[in-house]
Amino acid sequence: MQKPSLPSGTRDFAPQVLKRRQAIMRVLEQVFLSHGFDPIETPALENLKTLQGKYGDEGDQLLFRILNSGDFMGKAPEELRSDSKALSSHISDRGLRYDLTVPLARFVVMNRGQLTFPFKRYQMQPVWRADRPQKGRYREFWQCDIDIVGADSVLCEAELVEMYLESFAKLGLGVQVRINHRGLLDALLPALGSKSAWNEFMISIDKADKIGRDGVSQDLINREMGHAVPVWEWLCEAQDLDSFEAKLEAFEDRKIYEVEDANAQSVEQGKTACEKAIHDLKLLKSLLPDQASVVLDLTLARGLSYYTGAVFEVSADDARLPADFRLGSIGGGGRYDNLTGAFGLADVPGVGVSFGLDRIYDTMEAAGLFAEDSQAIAGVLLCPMDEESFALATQASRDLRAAGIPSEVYTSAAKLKKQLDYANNRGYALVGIIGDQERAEQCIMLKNLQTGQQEKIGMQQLIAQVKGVLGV
RNA sequence: GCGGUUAUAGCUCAGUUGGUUAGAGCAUCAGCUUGUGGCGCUGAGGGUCGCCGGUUCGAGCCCGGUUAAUCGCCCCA
Repeated sequence: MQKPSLPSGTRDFAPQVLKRRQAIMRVLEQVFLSHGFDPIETPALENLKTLQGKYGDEGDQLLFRILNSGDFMGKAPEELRSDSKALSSHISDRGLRYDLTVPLARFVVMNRGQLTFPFKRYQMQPVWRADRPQKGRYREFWQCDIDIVGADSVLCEAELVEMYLESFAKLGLGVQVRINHRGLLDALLPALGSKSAWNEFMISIDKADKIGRDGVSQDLINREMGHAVPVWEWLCEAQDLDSFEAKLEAFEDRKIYEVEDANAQSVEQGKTACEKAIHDLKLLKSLLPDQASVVLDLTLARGLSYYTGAVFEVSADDARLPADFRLGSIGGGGRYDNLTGAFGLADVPGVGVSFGLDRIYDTMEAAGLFAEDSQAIAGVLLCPMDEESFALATQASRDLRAAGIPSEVYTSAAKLKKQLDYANNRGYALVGIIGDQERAEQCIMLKNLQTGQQEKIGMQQLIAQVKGVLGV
C-alpha cells in the first residue's frame, strides 16, 4: 500500500479553511469591482520563453518546468546530456506561472486590439515557485493582483494604495503600507559609485528590519563597501524623521546625488530621478486619505529588478497578533514603466499591487479573526425515517430551497441519532423529521436544535414557520 | 543550494537508565435507548514505532545511513 502524501509546499484546503479563504476573496473582489476593475484569468501553464528572463537569475531557478511529452531525450543534443542546466532548455518548453504580472503583460500584448485602455484588471489565481517551503512560504500559493495598464499618472498609485487600505479595513486586519520610490534610491547611485555597488547596497538595506542598522553597516563593510556606510547612515537619519513630508524635504535639501568626483551624466540622472520621485510622492501623499498607516520607508528596496517608480509593501500591524509573529509582507507592488517591452510593445506603463492570499489568511488566523465566525447553517436538514418518507422529505427540501432557505435531505434513512449528530456537526439550526406519523398527517416534525423544542408543522405552514424561527 | 530540529493509531501526543503482549485523549463504529442530538457509561476496530542497516541475549529507545516534514539562511506573497 502506498502512503498518501502531498508534494512539498502544497496544501489541501478542507471546507472550513476554504470557506474562509473564499470569504477573503469575496471581500477583495467586491473592492476591485467597485473601483472599476475587470477580471481575467490566464492558464497555469505558460511557454517557458514567456517566463524566462523576467525575474532575474534567481527567479529563473525558481520556475517549475514541465517536461516535454514524447521522446524528449531523443531530440536533445547528445553533448548536453551530462549538463542538466543546458539540457533543461531542450527538454522543457513550458512552465508554471511564477506570478500574475508577466502573464498580464503577455495578455495585454496579445489582446491589445480588443482592450480599452487604460486597462484595469484584477486576477485571483494560484502561482508556483520551486522555493524551499517554510513558514508563510508555499510552493503553490494564491495571488490577488490589481493592475492598471496604460496610464502613468500618480492617480493610479493613489487608487491602488487606497484599495489596500480599504480592503484590509474590510477584512478587519490592521496593516501598515510602506511606500518608497525607485527615484530616491537611484539618486544614491553617484555616491555609491557603480551600478553593481548600487545593487549590492539594495540587497543589504532590504535586510535592515531583520539584522538592524548596525547589521547593515557591518554587512556593507563585509561586502567591501565601506564607502557606502555614510550613505546608509544618512539614509537612516532621514528615515528617523517623523513624517512623510519631512523625509522628502531631507532629500530635497541634501541633494544626495551631488558627488564631487562622480561623472556629470550620472549626477544629472540622479537629480532627475530624485526630483521626479519627490514630486510623485508628494502628489501621491496628498491624494491619500489621511492615514497614519501609510509611511514612507526609505529602506524599502524590494523587487527593484523590474519596478521603475513607486514601490509598495504591506505588512500586518495588528495588536491582536502574538508579539513574535513574523511572516514577511502580505502584499506588494509598484510601477513598471515598460511592462510589455519584453513582448515587443514599447511605452506601455503599468502599476499594480498584489494581495498574498495565503499570508493574509495565516495572519488573520494568528490574530484570532476567525475565532468567532460560526460555521452554522441557517437552514433545515430533513431526516427521513424510512424509505417511504423520501418523497415527502425531498418535496419539503425543494420547497424550502425555492423559498431561499438552505436545505438538504439526509443521505439515507439512518437512525435518528445518527442524523441528528450529522445536523449538529454541520451546524444546522433546524431539522425536519419525517416518518410514518408525519406521512399520515402530511406534516413535518420541525425541531429546533438549539432549544430542543419541536412541533408538527403542516406542509403549507412550513416555510413561514421556518422563516420565523430563522428570522429571515 | 546550505544549516538546525523532528518522525510512535485517522488527529494531538505519552512511552522511565535498552527488558514480557507499545499506551492515553480526541475521532470512528456498536450497544445502553425499535423515532429524538449535544452529556454520560460500556465495548470494538485501528500501529511493520518513517525506511534500510548496525550494536546487543534483547532496540520505539543507542549508532550509521536514507527519506519526509518543519524552522532558519538566500530570495520572496
